[in-house]
Amino acid sequence: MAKKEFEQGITPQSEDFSQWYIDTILKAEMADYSCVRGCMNIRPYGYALWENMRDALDRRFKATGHQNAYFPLFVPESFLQKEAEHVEGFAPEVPWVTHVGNEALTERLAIRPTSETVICAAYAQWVQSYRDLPILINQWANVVRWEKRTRLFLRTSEFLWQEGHTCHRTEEEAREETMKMLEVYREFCETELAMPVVCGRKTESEKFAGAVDTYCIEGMLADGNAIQNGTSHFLGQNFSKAFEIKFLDEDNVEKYVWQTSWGVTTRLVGSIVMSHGDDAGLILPPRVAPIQIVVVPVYKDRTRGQVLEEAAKIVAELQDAGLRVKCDDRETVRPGFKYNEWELRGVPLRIEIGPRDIEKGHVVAVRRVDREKTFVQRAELVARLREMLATFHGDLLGRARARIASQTREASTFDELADIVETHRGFVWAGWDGTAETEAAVKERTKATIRNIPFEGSEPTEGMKDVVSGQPAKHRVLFARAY
RNA sequence: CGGGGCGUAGCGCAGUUGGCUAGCGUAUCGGCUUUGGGAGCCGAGGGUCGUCGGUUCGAGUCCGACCGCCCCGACCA
Repeated sequence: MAKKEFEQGITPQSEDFSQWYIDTILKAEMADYSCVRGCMNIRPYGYALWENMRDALDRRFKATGHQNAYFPLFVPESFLQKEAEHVEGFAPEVPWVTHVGNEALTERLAIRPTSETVICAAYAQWVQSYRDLPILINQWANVVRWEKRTRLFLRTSEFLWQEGHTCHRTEEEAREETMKMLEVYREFCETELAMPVVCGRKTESEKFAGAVDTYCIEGMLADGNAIQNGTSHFLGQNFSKAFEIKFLDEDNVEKYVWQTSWGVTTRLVGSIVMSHGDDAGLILPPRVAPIQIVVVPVYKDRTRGQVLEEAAKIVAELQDAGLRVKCDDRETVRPGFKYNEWELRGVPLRIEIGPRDIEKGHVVAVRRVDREKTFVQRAELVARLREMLATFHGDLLGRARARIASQTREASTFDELADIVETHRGFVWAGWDGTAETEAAVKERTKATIRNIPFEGSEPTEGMKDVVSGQPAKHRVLFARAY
């Protein structure tokens, strides 16, 4: 256990980033460890953040023509085995239900690690004609993947996610869908979470078990490590052939559908924490923050009534304007304590209101990101705070972008790659001949993997060589250590 | 699952070569004074020392097994 800087405090990032992450999540009351091994309790504050993220995504799914549905938690063993690569990929982490009461089941049931198989079994029944296509469905659900080593939000045995599963008439349409949803994720991460990402294709060894192609959005955290923030898979006809999802096309020929699946998880919460937070705790992106503005009244006995009254008016005004605001009128703690607590919990803006402010007709607004104080006239309160929240979002995004820019380097030799990963972390561009041998060699020596083959910048430069083999590079790719 | 560390009040910790009634800080509760960056004083409550077993006149302390958590590896969103 790392030492705490002071009692009640959290470990500084520079001392131990992992411990900082754990301290922050526990103290901000986003989540804590469950009594159930490998699982966590998502506490109201953390869940409120997830709900806001979920709603923002759900709006985007609906806007792109998708509908929500729900499929069973249990997957009969025979379903799971229909797609060979798929079973093999998930087998080690699947828990099984074998008994009901004392009676053994005739067929054991997997607890879903993902729902491709159960959903495909349903789709096989639903699809007859090209007129039934496309099927554009999303599911919000929990899934279970038994992990050896867990970490709050980033890796727990059970987690929450969203999985989209679509069927299309043509390969082209399915490929378009795969890209469309990847773009939805990218835009969501930037617009709602202030997290810039690098879009690209996964290598053969990193792709989803059962997919033809896997694409991902890759983010970078404050410690320079990479994190996969979302994936979108082109499944081709792998599952439709295994599950007999066939339709009669316009030309009276029976064909297999083309499929996609795509998902993001509660891991994104961890990603937000490690992307924006600092030594004082969380910093939440305003668009999804459960509380965007906290109002702290400051008064003496004599002025208490007046100040509380004014604070209540401010809260009402901001609420009417659709802002998520909370008034911290607790009598048991003093203002300084409240400042620290709400900073720990990452609330983007704090309003301080005291007798002097009331006299002058303004409030004090303080930004979580740099503690900068501004006087805001009461008359322009709503407009100015809206503006400040927007600026705040922009600042977070800008900061994260600057980090990616400064933490992205280029290596032309294996030694250089290893050295950069060791001393700086971050993303490292390097030439790759397309072989799994190179990936394995790099991972062995540096613990870094190919995060993706980015859509932009992956054309090898003139005469570029693979960093390991020295063979001509097929792609210019991004290596990094990842969570 | 391998290597290391830790488990004592809600939280953070101390507890000497085994020895008296298990302590400190903080939080909690009551009272008074306070309130623009983690308030002060006075008083009170709170513990099967992770669990089970063993050694001993006597175990928080020694031994064994198990459980849990954290860190490092292998596997993964």
